[in-house]
Amino acid sequence: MPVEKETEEKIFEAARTVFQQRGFDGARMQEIADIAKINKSMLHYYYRNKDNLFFEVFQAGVKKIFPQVFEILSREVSLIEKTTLIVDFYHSAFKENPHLPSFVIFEMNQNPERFRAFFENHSFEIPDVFLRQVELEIEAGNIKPINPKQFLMNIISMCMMPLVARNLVLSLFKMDDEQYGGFLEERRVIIPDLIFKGASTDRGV
Amino acid sequence: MPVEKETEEKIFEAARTVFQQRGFDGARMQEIADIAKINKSMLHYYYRNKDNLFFEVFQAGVKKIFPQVFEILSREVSLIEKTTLIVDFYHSAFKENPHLPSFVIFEMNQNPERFRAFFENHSFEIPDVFLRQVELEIEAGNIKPINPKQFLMNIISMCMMPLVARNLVLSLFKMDDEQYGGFLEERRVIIPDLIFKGASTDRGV
DNA sequence: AAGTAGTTTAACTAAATGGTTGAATTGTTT
DNA sequence: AAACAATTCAACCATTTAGTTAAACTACTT
Repeated sequence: MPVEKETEEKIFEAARTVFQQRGFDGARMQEIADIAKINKSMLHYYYRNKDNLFFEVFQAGVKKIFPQVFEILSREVSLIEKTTLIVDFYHSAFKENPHLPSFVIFEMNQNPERFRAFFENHSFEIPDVFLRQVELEIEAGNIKPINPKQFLMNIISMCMMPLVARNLVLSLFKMDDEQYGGFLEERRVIIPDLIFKGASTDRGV
Repeated sequence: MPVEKETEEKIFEAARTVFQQRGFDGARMQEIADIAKINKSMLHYYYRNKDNLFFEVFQAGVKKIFPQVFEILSREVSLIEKTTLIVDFYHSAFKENPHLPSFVIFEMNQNPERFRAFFENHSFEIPDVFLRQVELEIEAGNIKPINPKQFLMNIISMCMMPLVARNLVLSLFKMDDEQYGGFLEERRVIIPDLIFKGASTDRGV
């Protein structure tokens, strides 16, 4: 048997699962070790301590999302196409990592100072080309005047909220997993539609 | 000195603060006692154990929000008025309890089974009158066909997401507290506007 | 095959944490 | 003021948990 070079990776994967599901405080080093099927000491051998291991997981989570969203925002396509692309991205990205969004949000609220620096270092900047694009569309009279950040916030809110609040939605709307899946699927059409056309017909409300 | 009848209440208030800020796993009974300025044993005297105390706090948090939202949804006013009322309610309710929304969401994702029963017992039902109202407005041709639950989800998403993800918004948009406050304020107009009229002018995008 | 560096393990430690106990104190009733 | 119940407290306990250590094992180099 060769020394499975994957040990470090097995640890990381297990840590990702446990941290995202339980949060920093709820995560147990022993559970991570058990899931990775290695001795607990290996965690410290490879990652020194819990803080460190957590931060690797957190960092990887953030890096999996933001750069891709920003890349989409930077493309040379119309606003409405970008909206659709982002909606699709969110819905597929979090299908694989259902706990990721609430994990990031909760941990950031928990310990804001800790991540302020991280975000500044990595300069996750909203692409300038997107901000200007919104302004151009406004000037051209294609969309109503709006702060581009609000425009983006609207899209992200509509996408993320049902994912972040998954169990709240299940309880309130009395859905099972299948109905929830269908509910999300419906939103891939609803969201771009609302963002660009609103709920009203020309007769008004 | 009389026996401050408030002891139980002081404990509850301290527990609310600590649990909402740190979550169940991050909360320390000793910290709650310190903030309440009482002996740690009092926590157990009045609330038996951590689980119990937590549940009281969680329950109170949920009961502070949902009944009021449902009450608004049940009123005999137009859909657009309801929307504005809900937006206003969310923005003022969470100004006082900034951690409440992410607290409830995180804990529900953490331990879904635990709260499933609670939600079923308390029958937080989306008012029928609201669901029918949406359908009536659709039939009358005032709003475009939409699943009423999606309609509600849209409003709640637009309201809650910026509140839940407060520190993410601060980091990504590089805002200070004041700018964030202004950003939220702007949304009180933007949200009903988007829900009912969308971003497009009649020239389209 | 001997030596060496990297890897893995079981056993251990120190600190923290939720919870308990029994005595002391306070307030109320008679 | 004596008796009694409710409340408060300091000291304590059992368990859990992150982290350490030193020995054992593996694979590679010479």
